Amino acid sequence: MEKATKISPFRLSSLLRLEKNARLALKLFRNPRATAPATPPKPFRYSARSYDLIICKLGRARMFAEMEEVLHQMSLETRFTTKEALFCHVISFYGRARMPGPALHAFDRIPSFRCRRTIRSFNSLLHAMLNCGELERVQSLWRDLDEREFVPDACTYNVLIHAATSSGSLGEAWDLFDEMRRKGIRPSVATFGTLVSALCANSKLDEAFTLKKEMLKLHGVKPNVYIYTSLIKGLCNTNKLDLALKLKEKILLEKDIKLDSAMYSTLIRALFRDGRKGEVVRILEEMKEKGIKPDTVTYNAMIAGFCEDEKDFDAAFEVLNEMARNGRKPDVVSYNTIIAGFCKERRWRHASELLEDMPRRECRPDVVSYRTLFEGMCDAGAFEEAGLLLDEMVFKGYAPGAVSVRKFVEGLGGEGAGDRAGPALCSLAKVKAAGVEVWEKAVGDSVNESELLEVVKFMDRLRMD
DNA sequence: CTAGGGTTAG
Repeated sequence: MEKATKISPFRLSSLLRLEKNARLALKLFRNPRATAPATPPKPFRYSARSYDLIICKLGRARMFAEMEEVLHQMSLETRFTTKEALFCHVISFYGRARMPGPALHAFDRIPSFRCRRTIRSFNSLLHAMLNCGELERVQSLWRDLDEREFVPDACTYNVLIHAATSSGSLGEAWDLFDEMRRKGIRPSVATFGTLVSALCANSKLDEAFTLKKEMLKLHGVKPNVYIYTSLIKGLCNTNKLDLALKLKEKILLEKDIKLDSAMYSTLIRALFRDGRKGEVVRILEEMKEKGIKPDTVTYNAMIAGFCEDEKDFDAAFEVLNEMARNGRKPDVVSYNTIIAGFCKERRWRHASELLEDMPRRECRPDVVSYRTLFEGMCDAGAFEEAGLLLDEMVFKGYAPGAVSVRKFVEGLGGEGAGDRAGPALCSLAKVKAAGVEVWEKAVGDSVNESELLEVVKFMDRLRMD
């Protein structure tokens, strides 16, 4: 009987690998002996591999409390030491979830697992801060870096260059590029990817194409599909869709470059924008011929096309169905796109319905979902509903965008919205969504005395921040 | 998934 229920550490690893659902995987991990809780325990000897698997599963599922618990359990293990790579993952998970504090904390604790930190985990941390939008943090980490402890590598510079471009400073990016070469660190294809992408995003197509040539001639680095996708997007955004399509044809002839769904997603979005929906079918066929499956982003590009350009919401919903048929789960972008489309057409009730339906569709609305609908309601003059939505989003910890806050406050100032304005302003204050000027304009006669006091208190706090 | 591309919002 015992042999039927006993699971070896090795077997646990394979089971964990197969279990897609993080919650179930955790259950499995915590109770590896399938039955007989009565048979007591010598402690189960978890393998390092099992820890890797469960921690990464939990991190991907953003079950951070559980992930930390398992990390702690692992720290008590003496039979093996943890690889730095696992901490790199953990730091990235926090970065992707925009949790800079925990990311830093994870980095700080690596030595307590008897694991030596290298430039790799430092790079992970740097990148996590970039993902969190903490650009000044990226700067300070870089400034305070002790190069005797961590020797910067190409990856370090790639993150720094990315940070520079995303703060809009191409000049700084080039300085870093020069600096790394002075130090004898060879730029990688990722370095050029970042630079080409930034040039394209700034409509500097000529420079982008020049750099593409130089990377091979001067630096011996071959352009890959990432580089080409940036270039194609750059062409699309400067009204050169036909050139973009030609470039795609040229790449098809290149032996060692494999096109992928990202490149096709770019083209599909651009075709819709140019009113060339008819050609999308051909593109989809081409993908099929090449064995490239549309992914969620590809479908989202079509949804955006149908909503923004074609105003064909039935078709957009049909794409959702198509995704279901092909086993691609619509994500928050899929829904946000439709919500935005409805709002642009002033059909905020439809947008609202969809947002309410998202949980049933197993997708949690995010800050963009709420901001989009909130602004849509304000634009349509539906301030009462906007106020209700505001309460809900504040409750969830989401702040509306600055522009819609202004619209909202101005809208409330209109015909005798007195009773609604006060509570709504308090909500805004709670998430500090409005600047001081907005308050001073807004706090007229529409707020009663106790509410005024509340708002003034919040204003003081705003001033101090 | 230590670094680069593609879809939404601002």
